[in-house]
Amino acid sequence: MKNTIADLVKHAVKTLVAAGRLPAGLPEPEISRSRQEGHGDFSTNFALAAAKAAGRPPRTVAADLAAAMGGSDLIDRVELAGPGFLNFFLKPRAFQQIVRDILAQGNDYGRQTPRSHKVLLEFVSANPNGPLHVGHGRGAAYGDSLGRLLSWAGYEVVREYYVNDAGRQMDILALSVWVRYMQVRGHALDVPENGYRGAYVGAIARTLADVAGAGLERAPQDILVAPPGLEADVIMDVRIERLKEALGAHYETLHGHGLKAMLADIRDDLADFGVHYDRWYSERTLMQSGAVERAMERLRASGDLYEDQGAQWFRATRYGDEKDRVVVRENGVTTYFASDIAYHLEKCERGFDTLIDVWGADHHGYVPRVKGALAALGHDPARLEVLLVQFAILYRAGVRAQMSTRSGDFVTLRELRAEVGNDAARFFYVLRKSEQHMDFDLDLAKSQSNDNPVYYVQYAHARVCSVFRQLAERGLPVPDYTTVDLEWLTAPEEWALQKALARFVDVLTEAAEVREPHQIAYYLRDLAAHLHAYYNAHTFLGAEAPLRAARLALIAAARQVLANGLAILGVSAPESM
RNA sequence: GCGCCCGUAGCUCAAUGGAUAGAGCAACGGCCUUCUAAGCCGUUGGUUGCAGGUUCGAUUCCUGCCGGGCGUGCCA
Repeated sequence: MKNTIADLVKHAVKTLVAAGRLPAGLPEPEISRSRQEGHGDFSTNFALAAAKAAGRPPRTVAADLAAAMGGSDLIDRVELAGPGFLNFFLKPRAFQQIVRDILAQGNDYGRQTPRSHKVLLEFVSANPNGPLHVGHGRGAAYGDSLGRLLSWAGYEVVREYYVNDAGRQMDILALSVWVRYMQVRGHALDVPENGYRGAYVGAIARTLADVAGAGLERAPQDILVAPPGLEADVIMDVRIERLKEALGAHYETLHGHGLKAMLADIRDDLADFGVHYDRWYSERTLMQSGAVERAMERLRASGDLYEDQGAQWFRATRYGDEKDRVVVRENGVTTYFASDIAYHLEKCERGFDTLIDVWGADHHGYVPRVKGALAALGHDPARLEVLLVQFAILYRAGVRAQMSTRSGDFVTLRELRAEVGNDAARFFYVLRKSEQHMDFDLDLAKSQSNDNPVYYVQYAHARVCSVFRQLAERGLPVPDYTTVDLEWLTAPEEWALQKALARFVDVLTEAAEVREPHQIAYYLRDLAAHLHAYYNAHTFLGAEAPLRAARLALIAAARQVLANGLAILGVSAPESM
């Protein structure tokens, strides 16, 4: 709808330029939705923006523009206001057409025509060394909603989860599982302080004991050594090395068991949350395929790699990073960053127009080096959009809760979902702008109270469903939406509801553009408010036939847009509550 | 120290550089003989952290302070 108005204004500007009333080369006119009733439905500040270039006062430019607008079957009238705004008042017919479109297109209303723009969306990608916690939940809800939103906006979206199944953190998990396994087998060992201590480690150990029997038992004193004078991290490395030596080929059994168990857990958790991926991309597979070496070779060839202190460094400072970064350690092992370079190179080569990474805000310092690597490899770093999701700070009983995977002291996403429900959790998460720090009040979220805005929106949907159930019970006919006369809709609440419906596509398009699914959530709340106000002010079934038909068409349209909007957020639209 | 994010009503948060900064919760007062009261209507609530600057116009952009979060690994 906004675009339609924009086209009319652009045409008028073109006419004025051709007539010599305005200079050429003016900025594109911008159309915005009026916030206030008295300012019409849309407005443009074009005259204010063009006044200087035109060398005339804004109001005279605006008057010219208004005169050049000509007639339209959408616009009722144009008013010149304030310092030079042009306000457009639309005809009822414009909104009635929206209602008809919604009812005709149903579940697809709002879906934009495909635009042949391929997006690779990577999100969550949490290390598989523990269950997802509520912090990951925010990334999951945001990333998934963004994916759905982009699809609705016409983008071709591929969703990916990058699995960090190589590296030290996974070795630490393996060691932690092994210790618990030994406990299961009757050995009295303590879990190392800097190992993973959560209860899930014990669960993995028990299933490991079931399949491996005594096969992985080794003398603890050979492995859990504690050489004096070494830092905890170094001791951990020594122990991992000892464990690998002691287990030999069986280490893979241990490592693989932990990995498989965690991945399955994460995958199920996300699936239950309504989050699905097209591909789970394994870092180990990437390394084994030689892609990492190939990427390093290309950097070496372009002179972006150098050796220092026995390690290989990527010359990140050449591309705006604050320091150079190690890609191959002194011991010859590539770093996580090296894998990530290869992964992002591979993403580029798969032919996506845009790469979107959703990261936790703690990784923000990582952005320049990845973009730098892409630049070094001859790809435009602007193709990579890194969207940072700020931490959710948890409060339990008014006290800030700790979030540590290591200690196992955290609230899992699964726990949250069980207590709050998927719908409330998703809506709650996505109600905040991603880069906004978020206070997550667990007691409030878990309280199942009416404070949670998701019920407000869902209730609006359920209410309309209820009206249609009553309609059937009273033996009244469902109106034919193709012939219904919407001119009967004249009440202020009806007018307001139609206008709210007309905003949907504009909101969707804009939200996708700026990667902000929260705009959908706020829109839905606003739409629901109009529906509730309407519901309370008028009866639908009690009205005379033609008016009843028109009203039913309107609320049916509202129900449809509520359902479609909720679908974008991955939230259900219940028929009764 | 340096870098990134944030600072808006008592609380949690919105607001493509636009006109009188908005919701929810909390507080207060009304509305169920009628399609679901998980709802509606109304009232109260603000120096947009502070100080400058750019602009016809700044919550929004720039600079400097203040406060909070995160980062600043040959961890991932």
